[in-house]
Amino acid sequence: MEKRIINKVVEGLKHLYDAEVDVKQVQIQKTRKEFDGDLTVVVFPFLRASKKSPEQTAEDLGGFIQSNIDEVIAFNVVKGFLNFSISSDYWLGVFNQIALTENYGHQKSSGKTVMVEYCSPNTNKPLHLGHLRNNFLGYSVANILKANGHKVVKTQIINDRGIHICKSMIAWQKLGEGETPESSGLKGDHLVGKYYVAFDKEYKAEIQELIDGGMEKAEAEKEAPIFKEAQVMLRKWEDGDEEVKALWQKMNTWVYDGFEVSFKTMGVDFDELYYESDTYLLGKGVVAEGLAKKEFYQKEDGSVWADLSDTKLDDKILLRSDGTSVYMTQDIGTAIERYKKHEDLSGLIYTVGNEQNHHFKVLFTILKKLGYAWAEECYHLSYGMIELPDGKMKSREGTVVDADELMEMIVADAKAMTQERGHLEGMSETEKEELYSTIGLGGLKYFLLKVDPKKGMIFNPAESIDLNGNTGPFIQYAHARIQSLLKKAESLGFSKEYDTVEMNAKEQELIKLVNDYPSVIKEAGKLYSPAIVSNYVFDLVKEFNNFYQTVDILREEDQQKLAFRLCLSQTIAKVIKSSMMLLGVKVPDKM
RNA sequence: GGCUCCGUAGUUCAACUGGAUAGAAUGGCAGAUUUCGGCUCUGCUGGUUGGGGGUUCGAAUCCCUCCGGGGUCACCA
Repeated sequence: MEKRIINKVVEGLKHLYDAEVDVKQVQIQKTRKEFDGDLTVVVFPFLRASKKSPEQTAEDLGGFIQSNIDEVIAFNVVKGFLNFSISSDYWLGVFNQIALTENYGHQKSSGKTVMVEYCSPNTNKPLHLGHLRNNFLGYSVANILKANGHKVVKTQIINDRGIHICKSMIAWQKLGEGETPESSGLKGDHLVGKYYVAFDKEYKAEIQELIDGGMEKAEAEKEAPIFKEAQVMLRKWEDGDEEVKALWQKMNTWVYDGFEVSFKTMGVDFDELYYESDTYLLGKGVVAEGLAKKEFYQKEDGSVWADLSDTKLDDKILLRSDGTSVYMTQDIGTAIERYKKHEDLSGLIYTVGNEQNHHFKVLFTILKKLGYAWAEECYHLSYGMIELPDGKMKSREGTVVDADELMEMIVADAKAMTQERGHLEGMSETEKEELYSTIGLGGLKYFLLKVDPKKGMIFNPAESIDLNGNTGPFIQYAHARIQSLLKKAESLGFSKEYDTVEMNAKEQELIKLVNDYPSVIKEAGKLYSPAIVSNYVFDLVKEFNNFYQTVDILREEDQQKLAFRLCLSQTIAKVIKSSMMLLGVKVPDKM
């Protein structure tokens, strides 16, 4: 319908004023609620062509379009805004079509493959609140891209080597007394994290000791014995020392087992894993090639740099003077590797916090410099930091929120809340437990995803599982209630078949919203933003609650209307469920 | 210091990417309903969009400047 109106606007301008206007100049939008009508055209851009006042231009154009499109039954003009009303028959037709559509809103296959990287943890400590936002975001964006018809490869690169791992290792070796996940009952990643903390404690104590002995702080930080031991261990690892490698392997395995449990709770998964220990040498060859092609330059000390002055970025080091690589080198190599491995790849999404905005800008610039055209398709899905209501989350100050603990806590809260007022009769214990986690984790996910990824946000755990407001459980509740309604209708023997029906304003409003769903999916895909989906589904639910409250369904006497309302409710439930699936949030039938 | 992102009701977030009188939620106040399933629904309250200037039919949105806050700029990862 939008397209038809746009075309008629162009035609009308030609007919009325003999003016040539490009289709792109026609702005069409949904009519705001406070005005009459369904669709609105802004006429200001055409004033030059019409040489008339905005009101007159709109009147002319409105008349032309009403008489040329049957479904346009009325128009009105407010200032320079031309509002059209579309017949309710048209909307009913739209709805009937939607009700029949399988997988409504999902786009046809694009033939494209997109890779989404998210999570990418270090293996020296457990996951925290920031990782939750990262995982939920990456997973949801992957779903959204699938709904846009793309093939998606979910991946993560595991940071399994480096000085930070050695810190945990050395501390465990010195203080661990052979402690294992089995012997301690600790989850593997938490056990390793415990020794990372132990390292830090010991390290600080040693620094203090050296300072007390009269050493400068900066020097003490380098000279602390435990730190030196970690460095020695890293060198041994790089030299392939068997004992070190074995310890490294053992502790990493503990961590992976722990992560696996966390991922399962979060409801995320991956198609392809990369390990930094395999990839950290990648990219050196490419840098050498780039140097030969004079894309990069070498300093006298032998270090290799990329000159980025033409893009207003500082020069970036790619190889140290001793020939070893830096993070950037590895990222260059890994990106190229991924494109080699997946011939049909056309997009690489990096879900990484906004503290690395600069890094990715540089990475993409260098890839372009090296002549990889696909660098244009790479995207840094950057997200802001999460703060807690009572202050910032800083690992240094020990206010990090552990992901496992948080999820456990929120599910426990959901349990308490649901037991108090839930409809749990007839559910088995396992079904109940599943429901608690659906509500708790659903609330958590929804809360973290409803905010524009780019922005920082304040996370309020209590609010996230509130049954009121813009929350996951509020939406889940609406879905459960519709299911209950449909079930009741079925048991009463009501039909969902109707021929034709006269709609009221609320029903028409709902159809218009449902009709937006496909464009919401497209928009969310284009902007890589689950927030667009959550805002949409919240609006839909609010509108439905309004309808549910004010319009009789099962008590309606007109069988046609009753059937239509059931069908409408059912379709809305489907859209709610589908939207929430895009966010990675389950919706229960009972709660 | 250079670069960069941000600043919107008391609070948490929106605003179709330059469109109408800046909207929701929450909080507070007043009411409706007591069921198809409860915390559902309606109304009221609340704003100099950080300040100032500019661009134009039109600015929260674009440009400049100042104020305030984050991030980044390592032969770290």
